[in-house]
This record gives sequence, structure tokens and C-alpha cells, in this order.
Amino acid sequence: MTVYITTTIPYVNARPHLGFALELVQADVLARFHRRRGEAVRFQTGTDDNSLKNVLAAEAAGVPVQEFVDRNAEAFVALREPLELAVDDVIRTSRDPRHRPGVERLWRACADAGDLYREHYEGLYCVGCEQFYQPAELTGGRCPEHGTEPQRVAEENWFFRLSRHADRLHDAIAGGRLRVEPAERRNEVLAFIAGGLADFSISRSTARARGWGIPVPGDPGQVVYVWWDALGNYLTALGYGTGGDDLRRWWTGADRRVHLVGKGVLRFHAVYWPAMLLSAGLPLPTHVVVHDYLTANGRKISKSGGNSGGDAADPVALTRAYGTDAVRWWLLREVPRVGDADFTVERLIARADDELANGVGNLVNRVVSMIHRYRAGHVPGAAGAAGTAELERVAAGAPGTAELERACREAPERVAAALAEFDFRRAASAVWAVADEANRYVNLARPWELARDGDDALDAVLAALLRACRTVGDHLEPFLPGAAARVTAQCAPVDGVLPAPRPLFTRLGSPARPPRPA
RNA sequence: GGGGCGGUAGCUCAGCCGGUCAGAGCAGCGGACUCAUAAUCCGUGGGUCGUGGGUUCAAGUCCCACCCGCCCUACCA
Repeated sequence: MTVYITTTIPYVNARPHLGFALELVQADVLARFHRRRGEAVRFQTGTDDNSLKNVLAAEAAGVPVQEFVDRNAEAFVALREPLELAVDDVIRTSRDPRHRPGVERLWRACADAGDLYREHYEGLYCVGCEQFYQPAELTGGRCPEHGTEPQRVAEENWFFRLSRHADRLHDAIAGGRLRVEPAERRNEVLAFIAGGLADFSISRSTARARGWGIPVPGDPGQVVYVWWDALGNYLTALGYGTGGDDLRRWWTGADRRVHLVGKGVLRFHAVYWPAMLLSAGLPLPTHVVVHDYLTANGRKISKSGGNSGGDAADPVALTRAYGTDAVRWWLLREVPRVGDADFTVERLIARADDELANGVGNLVNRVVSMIHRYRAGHVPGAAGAAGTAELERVAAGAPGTAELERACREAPERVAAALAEFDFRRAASAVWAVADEANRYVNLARPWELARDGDDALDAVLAALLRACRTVGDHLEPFLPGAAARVTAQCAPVDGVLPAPRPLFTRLGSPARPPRPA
């Protein structure tokens, strides 16, 4: 199986925020999950540099556009380390030599298909917003943003025959050839298509774009509409337009082409983009996976940062303060599949302390401690004192063993089933369930009593627990790669002896109270 | 204005095609244990399932209207 996974490419007029981190982490989980199964995976992200908003932000900052864009793009690319992303490729639309030739080729392909045409375009244009408005969007004939009366601007623009592809688009989505997930979003797209698709403008006059962007092939007075340009990244990064084998490997010949997108750009990815591909004679994405938005402390996260959300929504600041694991865990465990989620530091801490420090961390710690205390760190069964099969037989008689074994056994299929539906929350909880069950098992099996009584079952119980810890470490990898490695290392004997137990997660909330005197 | 999504216990959320679906986790309260980062385990949940109608033998679960939040409606994940 060959899987191509992409995030959207954010425009870089400001620093990245937690909402984009969500998308990156979700994509990363998918990438790691498939990779673990031995499948060929390419995980790609990038930046959308050619947006007019970048130009405006650069002007406001008094910096040349390219310099401004470079500087901000850096902050997005730099998310890899703090979020521990296993990204394979990053494409930047203003700089990457693969991009412009690809966009031009896509343009020509659609032109050759007869889907591009020039037409007189007249619209209400707000200079302040640098955009056109439909009459219905205006309030009292004025720009809702600036309160000014928009100008009537007329020019020739290039249009794409979206209308021509409506039926095929509908069939692809309704029939599941292009899966829009979750289903709520698929219905939304189908309703939109059913409402009729109008051709859309795909160029802007170079003057209004302030000279920033990719010139329309053969029409230097126009630049390519930024969405056309940006969507093209999914292809151009694969060498569409510049050659090489990547296009065949990761697009035309791939088993899955998965786009992760925010709900705000659903239409572009589930309607415009597939239509462009149909026109160009290329396969459609197989999945468009839509996530909703994050708020911080009940407020919308503003992309311009600063004011409301501020640092509360800065993924880098959060990982620095609370660690990558806690941030990733919150994003994966607390964000529902449908519906916006509100981020607060309190919830991040509560989630991490409860499930990571007290749950997984403490479990591994207590298990390894007992193996050290009762068996000098020797992994039960490994020294040949008793065969593994014998241990399992003995353990099977202990209360709760069956449940624990079942949790371990079922974890992989539960993770796979959840991720097949892009339900990250359910997938993460399937891993967590193993640790939860193992903690329960300790209290049930009471190894300290077995040790005191010299009971044979001790080795079996410890072995079962260590297996559970390893299962957690193993399946946690796509979600928390760093923590998973620590769990795994803690459970791997060195010269026949497990490493001395060390806390795997520091508590983030108020420090633990000291033990009550005995 | 049009289209869409959400509104379920203090908090975060599960509830697919209508009939043990009124649930889970967290918090709170009570108890147990001592291997462990006082961590862990057990017990404990009367919330008009946003509001008002309707369909049905039966509705969070379908239909209509309305209220609240959010997204899209030609350049914000």
C-alpha cells in the first residue's frame, strides 16, 4: 500500500497557531501509523506564500514581501521539531523550483481540456479588503469590514468551467471514490454541488495583486488566483511539471491520496480541486479529511495572534512549557471528530497528568520497580527459569489476566478501526485502554502479596504486566513518538536487566503532596 | 439572505439505520491498598438529552419552526 498524506499549506502572514498544529499532528499520526505497518508513506506539508494577504502583511510590517514571507515560513517549517513530526517534504510556493512549472502545467492541462476561458468580469471591489464582494454580502451597500462603498471594477479574468464537472464530482463523492470525512462534511459538499456550481475566476490582474504571484501562462497581465496556485502544491511537489518518478509513485499510482483540511477550506478541496484534477485528467484524492476549529479560552484564535489567544495558542510556547507529549496528547485525546474544541492550559495539564503521568508513566514505573524489587530487574521468563508458555499458563489462572490479555490483543485492531475513520480520539483511547487495564490488573493481582508468600504466580503476573507495558509503548508510537520510545526503552533489558525505573512523564500540575508518614 | 455543522450530567464528550440510550471519562463524595511520580483500585451519576410543535404503539434518535454558537457564501489552518 502506498499512501500520500498532506496538510493544507497555510498562508504565512503570521506565526503558526495551535489550529494548524492540530492538522499537522493528525497527519503525522496517520503517517506514522501507516509507516509502522510497512506501507510506503509520504507526508507532506508546506506554505502558501503567494497570497495577497502576505503582501498586505508585509507592507504593513514595512518589509519586502519575499523577505517577510521567508521569515514567517521559517516559523512554520520549524514546527517539525517541537511537534515531533515525521515530515518527508515541505514545499514553499514562492521559492520551490518545482512549484511554478507545475502550476503552469496544470493551467495548460486544463486549458487544453477546454475548461479555461477569458471573460469580462465586473464586481464590487473593496480597496481596503482587496477583494470582491457579492451584493448580498454588503451591509447597506457598504463593505461589512470597512463601512466604505466598494468600487465597481471591471476587467478581463480567466475562468474555470467548474459547471462542466458537477455531475462527475457528485458521483465521485456520493459513490465514495472521493471520501469526504466525516460524513457530515460529505453531506455539506453534496448539498453545495446540488445547489449548482458556477464557474469561478482563476486569475487576477497583476496590478491588483501588486505584482505578487505566478503569472498566467501566456498572459503576463494576470497572475494565477492564489487558490489555484496553492492547491497545485499537492501535485507540484511530486514533480508534476518538473519530472521525476514521484508523481507516478505518490499520485497517479498511489493507493491513497489523503488531504487533511480545516472546515474553512472544505469547498476548495472537495469541489474546486477535484474538478481541476478531472479537467487535467488526473486521479482524484481518495480522502479529504476535515477537522473543525480550535478556540483558546473560549475565544477564537486569531491568526494575527497577539490579542486574545496570544501565547495560549502558540504551539511552540506550549511545547516548551509543557512538553511535546502533553500538547500532542491533548490535540489527539480531547479534540472531538466533529465540532470545535476549546483549548485551555488547565485541560492540557489535567489530561497529561491524569493519563500520561499517573496513567501510563506510573504504570511502567510501578511494573519496572516491582521487577527490580522482586526479581533484581531480570525479566520474568527470560532467564529460562520457566518457559514463556508456562508463565502464560500460570498467569491465565490469575484474576483479571484474561481482560488484560484481551486489551493488549485488541488494541491494534481498535486503533486501526478508529484511524480508518480518522477518529483520532477513539484511536488514542484504544492505546490508553491498555494502560488503564494494566493498572487495574496490578491492584487485582497484588504482586506484593505473591512476593511475600513466595507464590509461583508472581513471575507470570510480572511478565503479563511487562507485556502490557510493551504493548503500550509499541502502539503509542504514532501518537506520542517520544514517550513511546521512553516506554519501550524502560521495558527493554540491558544485559538481561531492565533499566532502573525512572519517571517517564513529569507532572505538570501542582507538585504531588509528600507521602503521608507511615 | 442562502447552505451546513453543533447545542446530551458541574466540565469534556459517546450515543449508527427510532424501541435496556439516558451513558463514559474528569471533577466531587465514600472506601481499599502500598508495587509506584499520593500514584493506583473499588463504590457512588434524578441531567425537562437547546425551546415549541408534529409523526409514531414508541423519539436525544425522524419532520417543521424558533433560539444560541460556529463554518461557508470568489485568497485564513
